[in-house]
Amino acid sequence: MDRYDPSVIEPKWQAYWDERKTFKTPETPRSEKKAYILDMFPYPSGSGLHVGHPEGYTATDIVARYKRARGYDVLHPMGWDAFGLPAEQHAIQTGTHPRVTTQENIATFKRQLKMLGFSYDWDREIDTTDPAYVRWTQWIFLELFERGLAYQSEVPVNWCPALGTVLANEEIINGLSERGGHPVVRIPIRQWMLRITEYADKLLEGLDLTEWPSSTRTMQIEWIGRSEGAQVRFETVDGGDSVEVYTTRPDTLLGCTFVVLAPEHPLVEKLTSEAKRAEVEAYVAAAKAKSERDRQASKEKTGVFTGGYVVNPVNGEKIPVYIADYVLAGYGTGAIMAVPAHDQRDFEFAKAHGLPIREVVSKDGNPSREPLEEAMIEEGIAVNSGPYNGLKTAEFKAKIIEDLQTSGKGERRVETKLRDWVFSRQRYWGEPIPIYFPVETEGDPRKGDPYTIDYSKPMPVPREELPLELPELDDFRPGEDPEGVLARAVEWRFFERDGKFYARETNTMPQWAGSCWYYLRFIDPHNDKEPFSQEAAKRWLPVDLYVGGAEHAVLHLLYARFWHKVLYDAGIVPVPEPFQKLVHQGMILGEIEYTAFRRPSGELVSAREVKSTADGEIHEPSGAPVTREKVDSARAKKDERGEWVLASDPSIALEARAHKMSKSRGNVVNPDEIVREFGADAMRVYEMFMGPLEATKPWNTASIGGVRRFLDRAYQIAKKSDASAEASPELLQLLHQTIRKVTDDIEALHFNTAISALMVLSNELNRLNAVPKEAVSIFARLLHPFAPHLGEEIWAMLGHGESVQFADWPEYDASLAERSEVEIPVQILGKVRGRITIAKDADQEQALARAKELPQILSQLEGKTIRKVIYVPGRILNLIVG
RNA sequence: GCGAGAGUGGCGGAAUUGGCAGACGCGCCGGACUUAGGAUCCGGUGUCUUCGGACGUGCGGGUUCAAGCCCCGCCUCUCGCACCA
Repeated sequence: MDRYDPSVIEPKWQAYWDERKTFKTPETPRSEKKAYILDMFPYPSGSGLHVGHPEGYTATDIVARYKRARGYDVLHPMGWDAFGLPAEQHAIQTGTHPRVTTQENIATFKRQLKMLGFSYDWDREIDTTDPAYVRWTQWIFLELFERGLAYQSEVPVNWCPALGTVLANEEIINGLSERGGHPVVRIPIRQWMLRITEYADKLLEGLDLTEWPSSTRTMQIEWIGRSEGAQVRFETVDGGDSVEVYTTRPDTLLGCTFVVLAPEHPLVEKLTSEAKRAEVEAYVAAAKAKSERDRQASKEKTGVFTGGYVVNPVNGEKIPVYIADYVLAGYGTGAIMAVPAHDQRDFEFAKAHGLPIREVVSKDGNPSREPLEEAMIEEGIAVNSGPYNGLKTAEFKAKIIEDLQTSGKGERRVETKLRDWVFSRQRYWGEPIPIYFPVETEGDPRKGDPYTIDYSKPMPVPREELPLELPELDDFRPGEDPEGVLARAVEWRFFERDGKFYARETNTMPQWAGSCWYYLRFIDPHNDKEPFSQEAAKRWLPVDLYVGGAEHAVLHLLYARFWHKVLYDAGIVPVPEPFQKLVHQGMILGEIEYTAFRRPSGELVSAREVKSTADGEIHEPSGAPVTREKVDSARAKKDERGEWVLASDPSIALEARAHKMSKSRGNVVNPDEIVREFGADAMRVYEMFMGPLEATKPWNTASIGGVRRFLDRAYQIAKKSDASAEASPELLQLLHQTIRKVTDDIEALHFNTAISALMVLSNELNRLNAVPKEAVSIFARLLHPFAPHLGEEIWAMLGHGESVQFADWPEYDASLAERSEVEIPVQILGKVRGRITIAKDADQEQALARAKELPQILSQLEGKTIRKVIYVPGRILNLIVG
């Protein structure tokens, strides 16, 4: 072959790898060193791979190939997170079974991944919808159930009867479903819950054991939202009931001037006086009608007085009770003690409703002279607090909790924002929850006879009966029954045993379930005795490198850690944390776009004058709406202020930015087309060359040409390989510097600079008419993790019979990589005036002597004296003159 | 509003962490080879310049012999959170 032709060599090597099983995970340990390198497995959507997928996959593939070359036992698997709504929606619309759609989509994804030459061990492929996998997902659910971590609860959900489904808050607009505009009601539905809150502390502490991005750690910490405080009882004035409040500032108890209940609080009705009843009921009804979102949208402190009073447990003071929707029913106890002097929200409410503000903490221990203008939320020293005066906040907290506990009026309490996990879906395409219930019936419920299911007695499906498979259905539409789609499969749902009828759970698991433990199945994917063996777990866990999108920073990563910790406590996994090092690849945006704005009158307006409002974008001075218009980059230029403007009319500023890829914007890049035009290696190298892995970066198809030219050159270099040619000292040095740079950069996941080092080397090698074979050999081995097909091809051209994957990673010789002589700049007063070439470890005198040989330095020194010499060997010589 | 990250040529980005700003690539300009070029190869390319040099890493200050990097104060963008008591 004369020219580099990826369309020929890429399929050739892919077939070679497949046949030889080049990337098969070693069954028995061959090495002391192991590396479990994992991608977040994809949901195989109908639209196939987009260019964002291969970014992370290429990064892990480079590391996997590099680690194998370094003698590690590498586990690098891939699979499919294949349950999920889109396939079910498709089934509802077309009648095609979700399994069929899913299998087709998987085939497409797999073809595309193979096309890119990733070194997965395909023998370990996982499909979460495979009954052999579902079996163990259900098995783990039973593990949770038996540990009391899975329970049923009536949870208020957004139920849309017309769609027959539960909607997320985001899917509701003004009380109507986003799709279709159907009414949505909040009704309690029986749901399976997982007690993740019980693991809140362990989930927090475990973060310290991992090497994760600090942003992700912070997000998890905030999501869990742990706070320490006290639960305090305020008895009603008649003593019949008490309002429990949660506070993180029990030290401000004496500054409490009112108590506020959430509108949904169970005591609202009891506390409301007759005189206030109508007003309160109206407020409660209005609050209920608003969606969660709308309620949180307004920060205005609305609320009404109930007419009821409670008693301050410390000083016996009578305190009015309000209801307000700034108090959330779902957090703490759904009731607060309001301390307007030291809580901004309470302060605003007090101001709005004319309630007293009593200062009980101050910076210096003296009450303020002026009324507070805003809440003083910081800690300080107690004032106006009787016997507690003078205590520092922390001391006060400890003391008062002790006192409350003694008097039986309160106790210490830890609260989290994290809620228990609603684990059931009223859907078809998910894992059936392996639980059944007793049924009361006179006849046979399968024949339509009346029945009652006793949901209070859940029973686990025996493990030997797993997997509990989904029934075959023709109609996947959600029905009116909130028990879910499966409730219609009566033959599946009901069964008779020992003369009694039982009903299976008809809820299915959420999509998260399969992804909660897939990394555990990969270590032993064909085991039919247990989810995975203990030996495999000891050998491979934890995952050493986990790469995936930041959109999973909280939910997937928190849920998977939760399951992992349960299994750890059960003694089933040997390490406390599943993912040792985590990296999020950045998003790849579409190509940069220049946009002009046009008024309806036809004239263009400057982007500076365009503001986006709720009703769209408008031209601010005139208030007229504007439309966007794409401008070719050739018609745009940058003006003196550094602003992008229309070349033909610089008064018209343009918007210049890259947008997220989306179908509607029409800027989606298809990997198939890129591979067809430039080759898989070029696509891989380009994606790694774009910039740092973690950065968000715009796509630019033109730039792939540069990468392709680099690969072309690499091929030409290989053709010039000459066993009799010898490397010059300069080349030898460059070779060893490149080995060092590429090795260090791969370890640090700095692929963009590793590639640039390879380009520098290739530029040098390409200058030669005969390239020393040893240089080509090193080059091929350094290149192959990035461009594996070409790496193999060049390796074969050098006469090797085995895959380059089995070749040793080149080692660099530090003494060869270092220069003995370096060129350093000579500065006068911090400005570069010349350069000298000098021994790396030359002393100051030598350096100064050499500098004085330079005419441009001498002329600068004329008539001046050197006051100070700063010399950093190998770096700089700076002369301070005066 | 709060939190995190970022801002460097026309563009993507480098810069051993305080030591030559702009590696590498795209684009652009010029040249070679060509019937041809959206192919290939070679050279140039931060801005201004009186060709000595001056200026230059979002803006304004500061520390230092020396600042893209450290400190103080702002601006802009991206992401996350958003009444959590």
